[in-house]
Parts: sequence; structure tokens; C-alpha cells
Amino acid sequence: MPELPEVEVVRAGLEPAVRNARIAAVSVLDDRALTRHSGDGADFEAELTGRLLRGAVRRGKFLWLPLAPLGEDFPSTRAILGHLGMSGQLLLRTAGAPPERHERIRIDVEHPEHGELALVFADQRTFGSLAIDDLIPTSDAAPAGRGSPEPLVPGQVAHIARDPLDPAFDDEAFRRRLARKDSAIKRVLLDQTVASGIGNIYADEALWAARIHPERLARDLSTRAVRRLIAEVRAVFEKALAEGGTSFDAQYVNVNGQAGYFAHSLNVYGRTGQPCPRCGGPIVRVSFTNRSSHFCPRCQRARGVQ
DNA sequence: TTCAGCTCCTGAACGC
DNA sequence: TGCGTTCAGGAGCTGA
Repeated sequence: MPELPEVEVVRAGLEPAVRNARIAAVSVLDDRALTRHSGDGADFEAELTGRLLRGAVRRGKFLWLPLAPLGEDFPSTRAILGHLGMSGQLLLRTAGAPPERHERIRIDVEHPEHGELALVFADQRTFGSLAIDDLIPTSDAAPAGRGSPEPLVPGQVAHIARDPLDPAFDDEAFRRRLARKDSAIKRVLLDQTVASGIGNIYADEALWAARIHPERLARDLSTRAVRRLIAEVRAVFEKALAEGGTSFDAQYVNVNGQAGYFAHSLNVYGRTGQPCPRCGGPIVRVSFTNRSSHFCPRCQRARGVQ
């Protein structure tokens, strides 16, 4: 389940392979992988073939590969926008490599240093997708995300908040936003328009680390608690990044198909009934906002929960 | 305007 | 062995 650390691992892996690479051919094998694209597979293939890629950029869980402008006659800047959804993978393969399981789209590129490569988008559950989107100026004129100094963001990503690892993330604005939220903090953390990149796994882990019950109302959190929470979100992200992300099965791998190791460092997620690493009490799992929520009822008191 | 719940989807795991 | 059910969850949509 790719969240910010997993997507960042993928972005960092793609960056050297796609920067200044020319797209030689595109094959859309399943149009369901283009749910965010305004055209069809043929349109996707036609627009990309022959174009030059500029790099790989990420905001939250969204990833995009900016395309070089076509010239003065076509100055509009576009990008290949991707979201991995639940089970999406972006894999780098040698040219002509056999099809991957659940392969949906293949982009063959020619890189000036690395030669011919295949960028494969595979996705089991088809929640992920690729699209071609216009790049528009960021509302705060700051760089759009990690991987590029350009203040240009895909239109479909413009409403997504910055992620907590972004230097332009505004901690105080985040606190003010929470203070107006009459909703459970777990739900607010999963709202990508408040802070991006946080999914179910890291929300549970950060709330446990900050000793905050997932069903506490966001507006009831003290300034100190919010600061502690955002610090723990960053700490969890940084640790997961250092360990290559969280892999429970083959559904998250880096661009080379390798799993991450952070699943071994999880304190509450997926540990129902096991002792809390902090107090020894049993971790519980509850169904919450159509998700599973894992927490320690002893460490994370239900004070103020409605 | 805000909030909560539903929907999409596939395959592994499980029970019978 | 085969069939049916449950579960996992990101993001957009809809209704209250």
C-alpha cells in the first residue's frame, strides 16, 4: 500500500533513469489504468511518443514526470501524472523484458547514458492510474514537490496539500486547519487536502507514537499535541524512507522489484492482540471510517472521544 | 460548507 | 477440491 515513503523510494529510483530520456514507444494494455486521463489509450500513446522527459517529481502520494516543451508553437507544459493507488508499481526493466504480471502500460525510453529501458506500470487492483496533465503554477509560488525546483504542479494535484516532508509545509497552518475540524483526527490525517502522503499505516503509527487516540476530535487537540503529532509523522516517514518503505507482500516494491523493510519496524499496524512495544498492553483493531484502525487503548487514551 | 459513507477493484485467505 | 465470502484501502463522488 504505497504511501509517501514508498512513492518517494519509487521517485528516487526513477529520477536518474528518466531525466533527459526520450520516449521511444508507449503501449497501453489496459485503458482502466488511464482513469485520470482525459483521452483514451491511443491518445495517451500518440501524445507521449517522441517526447523528452525532464525528471521525476512527487507531492504526497502523487508522482509526475514533466515533459519538455515542444517548442514555441507548443509552449504549454505537460507531465505524465501517476498515482499507485493500492497496488500500483512503476518498474524499470531492460528493453524487451517479458511482460510483468498485471502490466497495464509500458513506456520504452532511450536514455543518453543508460541506453534503452522500459518503464512498466503494473497494478493488480487497478486503483492506480497514469494520465497526461497540464502543469499549472503553485498557489504559493514555491517548488511543487520533491524532485524539482519548478513551481509547477499538475492540475489534478493542485488541490492536494503539501506533505510534511516538504520544506514549504506550514506547520502553523496545519494546526489552524485541525482546530477547525469537527472530525476524528485519524480521518483528518487521511484527508490529502489537509496534509498529503499519510495513509492508513502511517496514520496509525504516528498517532501511536504521539499517544493520541485515533477517534479524538481534531479540534480538541492542544497545540502541543499537534506539534508532537506532526513531529511523529515526520519521524515515521524518515525511518520508513531509510528502510526502503513498507512491504507486506509483493504489492509494494521499488523500481527494481525489491521489497522494503519497514514492516518489521511497525509498532501497531497489523499487530492486533500483540503487546504494545511501549506499555505491554494488547494492541486492538477497530473498524473506523471504512478502514482498520490499530492502537493501544492504554497508551492512547480515549479522552474526549465522542 | 462540512462531514460521513459508499464505490471502484482484484486476489489472498478462510470457512464450509 | 471447489465454491462463496470476507478483507485490504486511496481517492472521488454523493447525500445529509
